Formats: sequence, C-alpha cells, structure tokens
Amino acid sequence: MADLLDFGAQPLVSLMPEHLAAKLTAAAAVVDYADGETIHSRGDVKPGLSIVRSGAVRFASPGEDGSYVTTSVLGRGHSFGEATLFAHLPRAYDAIAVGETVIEQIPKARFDRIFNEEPELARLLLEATTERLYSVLEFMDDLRRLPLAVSAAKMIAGMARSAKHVGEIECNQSDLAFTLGVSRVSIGKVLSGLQDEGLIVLGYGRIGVPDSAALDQWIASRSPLRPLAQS
Amino acid sequence: MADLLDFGAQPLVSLMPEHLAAKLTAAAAVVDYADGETIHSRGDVKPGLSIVRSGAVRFASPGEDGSYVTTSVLGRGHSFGEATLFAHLPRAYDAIAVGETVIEQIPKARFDRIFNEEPELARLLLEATTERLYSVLEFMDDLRRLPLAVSAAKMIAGMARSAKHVGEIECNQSDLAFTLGVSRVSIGKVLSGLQDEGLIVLGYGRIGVPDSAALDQWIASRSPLRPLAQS
DNA sequence: GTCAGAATGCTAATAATTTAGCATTTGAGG
DNA sequence: CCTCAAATGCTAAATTATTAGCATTCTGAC
Repeated sequence: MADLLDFGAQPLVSLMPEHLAAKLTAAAAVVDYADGETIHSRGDVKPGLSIVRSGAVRFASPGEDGSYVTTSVLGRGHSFGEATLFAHLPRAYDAIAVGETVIEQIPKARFDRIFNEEPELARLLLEATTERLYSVLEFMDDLRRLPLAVSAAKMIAGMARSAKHVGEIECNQSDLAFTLGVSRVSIGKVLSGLQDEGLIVLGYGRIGVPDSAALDQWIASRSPLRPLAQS
Repeated sequence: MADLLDFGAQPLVSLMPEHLAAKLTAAAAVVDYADGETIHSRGDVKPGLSIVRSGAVRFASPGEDGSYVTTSVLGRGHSFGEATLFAHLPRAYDAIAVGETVIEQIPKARFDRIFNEEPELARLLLEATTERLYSVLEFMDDLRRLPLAVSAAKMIAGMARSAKHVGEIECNQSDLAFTLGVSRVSIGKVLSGLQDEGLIVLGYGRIGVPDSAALDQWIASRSPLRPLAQS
C-alpha cells in the first residue's frame, strides 16, 4: 500500500503559516529512512513530534500471530506522535517508511519550548487532531454498518483522492483486506464485483479508478447515513 | 445502554485544575435534559464546547433506514464539541441524554476568550483529544482483528470499569449488537458462550461481571496484540 | 396484581466469510 | 531474456453471521 490512507484529514503543515513550519523544521532532526525501514515500534517511549517531509509512513499493529493490520498511511505534511507529547502514551503502532522517506523529528524538550512561544500552534494541533478523530470515527462507523463492497469502495475512493497517479491507486489486495479486517478472498470477490460494474479496473498491485465521480455516486447511493449539512 | 462507553479515555474535567474548571463553568449556560431528549443532531452547526456535569450522553449516527449505531456514551466530566470549535465541522452525531442529564454549554465566543486567556487549557484539550483518538484507534483495531466474542468481552469489561453499579453493567443486547455492528442473534450466541464459561451473568437489560479480573485475563489470553511497554 | 412493552431465547433457512489450497499472471532484477 | 517472488484468480468445504420469525420472561406503570 504505497498510496495514502489518511482518512481525508488535513495535514498539520498545510494548516500552518510559513514561519511556524519553518521554526519547527529548524528545531527538528531530519532523518532519512529507506523503504521498509522502521521509524519506531509499538511500545517505544521517546516523546516527540514527527512530521513527514517526503515519502510516507505506514502505521500498523503487529499481532503476536504474525498478522499485521495497517491503520493508516500518512504522507507529506502529516504529523504524528502527538499522543506521546500530550497524553504521555507510548507509541501504539509500528511506523514503517513507505518508499524513500524523510522525517523531521522534534524531541519533546524543543517542541515544548516552541509550543509555549507560539500560542497559535496549539490551535493548529487541535484542529489537526480533532479532524483526524472525527475522520477515524466516521471510518469506524462505516466498518460497522456498511456492507464490505461499500466500505471497500469508500476506502479506494479515499485513497484515489490523495494518490500519486491520477485515476489509479497503488495498493495490493492483501493490504486492502488487512486494513478492512477481512480475508483476501472476500476482497477479491468484492473487487471483481466492482470491476463488473465498471467502477474500478483491477491491476497488479494497483487499482484503476477511471471515473471517481461515478464511484463516489455509487457509494453515496448505498450509504444509509444522512449526509452532513455542510462539509 | 445506560452505562458508559468512553473507550477508557480520561474526562477533560478530571485533567483540569479547579480554577479552570470553575472558569469554564462560569462561562457556560447550564441546560437540563430529560432522559432521551436530543441535545443536538447530526449536521447541526452551533459551535461550542459542552461538558457533561451529570448524567450521560449517547452519541449515535442515524441511518436513513432507521438503523441507529451508538458510537460512544460519555459521562460526567467528559467534553464534546471540540471539532466544532477547532475544525469548524458540523456535529457528526446525534447526542441524546441518557437519564436526567445536565450539560454545560460554552458558546464559541466565550470559549475562545478563555482559550486565549488560559494557555494551559490548550494542553489539556490536546491531552484529552489525543487520548481519545488513540482509544478509538485501538477499539477499531479490535473490531477488525478480534473474533466477536473477544471484542464483545472487551467492550463489557470496559463498560464495567466505569459502571454505576460494581460487578454489573446496564446494557441490553440490542444496543451491544448495534455498537459492535453485528446482529442480535450473534451477540446472543456469544454472550451465552461467555456465560457458560462463567465470565458473565446474563440478566434483563444488564450483564453481571462477577470477576472482572478473570474476564480481563480471558481477554488478554485471546488478544494477538503485543501489549504496550507501559500504559 | 395485572398488563403491556421490552428484552431475551430459540429456531431454521439463507447468505456471507473464512480457510486452505493450488494455478496462473505479472513485473522487477539480474 | 529469463527467472522468481509476489500478486491475483479460483475453488470447495467448513464455519460463522444474518434474517425473520415466534415463544417466553421480565419489569415498570397503572
């Protein structure tokens, strides 16, 4: 799964004014990671804020039985590690670089200084965090109430929105299955159904989305949730 | 579901020093709600922070088909509405009073004033929000990777921790089923299985937990997730 | 105490999902 | 160009979950 799975939430950096982003960057240690390299592991305690400068980071929880469930894939501009700073929690997920990835690591001490000097940072972090919380809650609702075909379609549509190549996402069926918590066979069945309807085109390690508007419309027509007044 | 489903996250008020809580209370309009009364509806736009002074609030998303999925039930001291303030989002859920409930409503203008005057408030809100985000992510992981019996047991154990009566939660099987996104029959089967193992006692609108340590241990022995280093 | 509504218990047919295979296709690297 | 690991496609049996009932039990209101 090279393409993002950020639940549609806005990255912190896109919310920040230039000077604040620069100040955080100045305080950061910039670390390069190769594809597949571990950035941190579940249970690690090293408080700090991290910002994805380039590449992407996959967050997954490792089961003792070898299963590996991807929770999200955050790309350029996204931040992570807020909970280590504010809630004093250890890392809940393994973080793995997807492709060549550069991360800005701001250790807690330096972060706290900037946090105190720049009152607007708090509001921006709250904006990013509350938005992510609501995106995750919405995703969880979908998991529980929608048939697999619809939540799979929704996830594909979401990934297509932030994909590297237009009209196509890089994502293999096994990852999709793990992320949705179902088996590969189930995903395969659902995907070929969507392909039969002309909504997606299955490829090797990728899924084409020839008409994302049509996909969105198909999803909307199968969503029982009353849509929000605004968005 | 009269008992709480707060994912174990700490309520904002328990994090705040006395004077801050008092200041927020002073700025709030205090509103009483009868059992079952609607506090706000999905899609509403009236930004403000709300704090549960007594009683509880159930958050649920209404489907056009009449389905009603409960996402969480927050009790005394918990806050909600952060996303309306910081991310400018409309309400994502219907909020319904559970029992006689008193809510402190702090409208956006007054909240913003206090937020600017009290720099520590930001940090506390970030603590509450990031903790809730992580709790929800963990719950979502459980939904995806655990068999129904285990996630049901986990939910019961969590509710028991904050229940009104010790060793018993108020919760009917239909609500439990909706919250876990499965049918009532499935829940019924799973619950009688847990009862056969002596872990719970089924009642009418309630579930007894005679030995919560045993329940926790049963859950732990069936959780594939490597536990966190600390917690 | 009676009664009505709510909740639970149960069943059986149907549908969906998983598991465990194995064959085929693809594409990246040498 | 060839090779091989990775990914997909497919199958069939076994399991699990859903749907749609209906009977029974419980509880609070009257």
